[in-house]
This record gives sequence, C-alpha cells and structure tokens, in this order.
Amino acid sequence: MALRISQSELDIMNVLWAKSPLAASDVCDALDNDKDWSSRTVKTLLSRLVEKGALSTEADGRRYLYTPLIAKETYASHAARSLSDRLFGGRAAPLVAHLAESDGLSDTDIEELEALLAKLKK
Amino acid sequence: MALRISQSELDIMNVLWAKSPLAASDVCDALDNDKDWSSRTVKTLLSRLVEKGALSTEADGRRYLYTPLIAKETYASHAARSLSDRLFGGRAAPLVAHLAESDGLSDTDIEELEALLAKLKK
DNA sequence: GCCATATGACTACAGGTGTAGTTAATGGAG
DNA sequence: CTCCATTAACTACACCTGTAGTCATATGGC
Repeated sequence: MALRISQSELDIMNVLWAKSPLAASDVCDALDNDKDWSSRTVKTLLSRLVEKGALSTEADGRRYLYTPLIAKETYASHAARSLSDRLFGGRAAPLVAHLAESDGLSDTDIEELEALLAKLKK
Repeated sequence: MALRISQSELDIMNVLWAKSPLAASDVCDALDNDKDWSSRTVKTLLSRLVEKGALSTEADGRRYLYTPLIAKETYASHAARSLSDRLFGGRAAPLVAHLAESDGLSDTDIEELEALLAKLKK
C-alpha cells in the first residue's frame, strides 16, 4: 500500500491528477513547459507507475490512456504525515513554523489556517 | 547544496541532531530500540553521509566522532518547502489540512498553531 | 609483548531511479 | 498496396539505496 512514488514519477502523477485519462503524448505535452524529458523517459515513468499500481491503463486504439489509481489526497496525506513523523516527531506545529520561516506563508495562507483551526477546535 | 539525504540516512541524522558528536557505536546504541540494523549498516550510512558532506568527522583515538554539518532546521525547512511545493502548489494551508484530516493534530498542536499564526499576523 | 576485539576501509550485491536507445508492429497518407 | 510515423515493449546503464560481509589494523587487557 505505502506505494512508493519517486520524485520524477510524482511529476507524472501531478499531470494526471490535474487531468485524466491522458495518453503518453498528452503527458509529454503537459510536461513540456517544466521538464526537458525525452518522450521515452515519460513512457518509462508511466510504465513503472503502472507496474507499481499507481496508474491504470485503458486501451484507446493502438495506444493507452492512463488514469491515476490513487487519489492525490491519499498520497498527499501520506506524504505529509510521513514528513511530519520523520522530522518533527509527528507534530504539525513545527512543520508549519518551518514553512512560515522560509517565507512560505502568505496572508491568505494565514487566514485560511486560522479558519481551519477554528473549525478543528470545535 | 540541496543535499540529498535518504530515508535511512535521515534516521542516522536524527540521532546526531539529538546529540553530537557521537561515535559510530553510540549511534548504533541510540538506534537499537527502533532499528534492527547491523553495526556495519550504520557504519556504511555514516560514511555515505560524510561523503555527502552532511557530517563531519573528528578523530578520537582509533575512532571517529560524527557531527552534523547541516542543521536540522535547515534540512527540515527545505523538506517542508519541497513537499508543499510538489504537492500543494506551495500552499501551506492544504498541507496542514491534510495533517489534520489524518488525525495528526492534537489540541496542543492546534493551540501552538494559533499562537504561531497570531505572531505571524503582526 | 601477544591476542581478542573494536573499528575503519574496502567490497558486494540486488533493487530502485533518472534518463534514454532500439525494435517491432500498426495504422494512416498517398 | 507501400512506406512513414506513432506507439508500446524491451533493453541499457550509471548512480543511489538498503543492507551487509571481509580484511587489515590498532588498542587495551593480561
């Protein structure tokens, strides 16, 4: 279950989480702005993700369409928890503090967090 | 710079962040409760961390004492930022929301976060 | 001074990762 | 019907990781 997805694979997943199903070529196009990968590389990563059970395939004529099998939410929760466990003893506050320090919290973030906390407090 | 530290290596770093300098055998002892590693494994990981520039060594007779070269704070900020960028588009609020959902926020956490936010808001 | 033991140095090896190349089939253009 | 371009399948290969084993050496106990 604790499906291990590597950094590069995550880039692929992000594309498919944003929109799916997509063919390999669509994924390449979507990545074209950020990444400088050969289409072979993208294909390899897609295959590995299918092997790992992170993506499902659906034949579309001579090609495949790929769809995530795990939700971004699921993976994100897992990753967030894992980071917090490994570095902060499972405490969320220090994690947020670090984000704040590295200039990562906008005013909007702060307001959102306050609202979130208010809700949690009940 | 973006010093890549693997999962197992991070376990070692955590020991040394808690207390340093330590000899290899001390690190083994400290890990003994959680990990079932051979002392060779620990030595290998220590060597790799030295190679990577994450630890410094200091001779102590026939053995080495290891000390972190990068602060836990530095690494943690980096990791937190990287996670938030990769999965949440750099927004902290969704990250915290995920932690909360997966039952990761204690009452204490919530209070700490509120205090933190209050401070940030000024 | 000699030997067991602790320790660092070097070596090992399978599986994961980043990054592709080669081959073969197949479907569309002409 | 033929050939090219698209696409999947298989192969490649170096480096990273997890997890140790072997060897030489230095040290402390006797």
